[in-house]
Amino acid sequence: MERGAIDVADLNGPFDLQATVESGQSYLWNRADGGTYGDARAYGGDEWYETVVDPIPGVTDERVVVRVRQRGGARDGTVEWESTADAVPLLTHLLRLDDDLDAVLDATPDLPLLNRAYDAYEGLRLTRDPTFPCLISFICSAQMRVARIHRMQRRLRETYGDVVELDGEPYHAFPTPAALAARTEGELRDLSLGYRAPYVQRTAEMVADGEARPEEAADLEYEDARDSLTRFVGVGDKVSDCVLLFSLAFLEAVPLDTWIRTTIADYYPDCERGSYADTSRAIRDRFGGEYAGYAQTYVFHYLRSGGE
DNA sequence: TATCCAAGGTAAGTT
DNA sequence: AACTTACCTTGGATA
Repeated sequence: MERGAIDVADLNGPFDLQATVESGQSYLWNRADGGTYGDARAYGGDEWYETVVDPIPGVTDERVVVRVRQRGGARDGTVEWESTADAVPLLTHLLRLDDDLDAVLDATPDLPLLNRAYDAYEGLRLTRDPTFPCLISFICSAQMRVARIHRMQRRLRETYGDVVELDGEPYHAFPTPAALAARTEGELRDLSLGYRAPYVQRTAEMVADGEARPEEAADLEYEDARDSLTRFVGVGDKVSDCVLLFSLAFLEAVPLDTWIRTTIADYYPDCERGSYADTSRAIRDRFGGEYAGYAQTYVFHYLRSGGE
């Protein structure tokens, strides 16, 4: 086992591990105390988070188990890790530790709601989730609460994911496309996926058969990329935007979920334009364009956690 | 205890 | 292209 630590002070801007992992953008981490996302009351403050990551070109050539926790604050704390390999490049990639968060804030419009959200969760960063697990996670997110989406992904991992060890302890990788494609709708319904079960199976089949690769969207212009991902079953504009923002580095994407739609109605009613594409464009401009997705994620987490 | 309702929407069918 | 409606499941609110 390898161990190490990253000083937050060495990053460009603050970092808050819990806010980043539990803000509803990634469902691929387990908290070591077994707590589900959004269960902040039970959070000890420096709990370990654990995940298994399949090879990512340019980041890691092997499947890696990584555990991570943060001690101290969002500006002066330390990020400790244990892993089957050197986890610094991987954590930098997954948690966007290479973003200049102070620069993102500087580029964000001076709007009262955004200011409150940024102040409330200083150090929240976007993620770069592995694409296939991210796609499945957000197909499962339809009409679902954050804690339950997390529970579904955990059950998928524990039921159909490969076991990988770290220091003698077992961890579950996310199921491969082939592993999910081989399941029946009924088997997936048994994991409480409900009507999403056939969507997950058929999308996994498309990826496993090589009919379409979600990663290819990364090479397209933003709105073309959004259209491209909707070819997968169970993926509409909103889920597509989530995958673009949380996995494929389209930081301008603003997923129009129920929270953001309420926000638009309450704070920026002039941005409501009828269609998804037009409303999306309007709120994206209001949130500053290039990093509008950062603003969306702060607002989502802030409102959902009870701010206002 | 029973019933209702909303939860980070999408697909399929209808105008 | 815009507008309905059905869809699994569950935790929390209401009666």
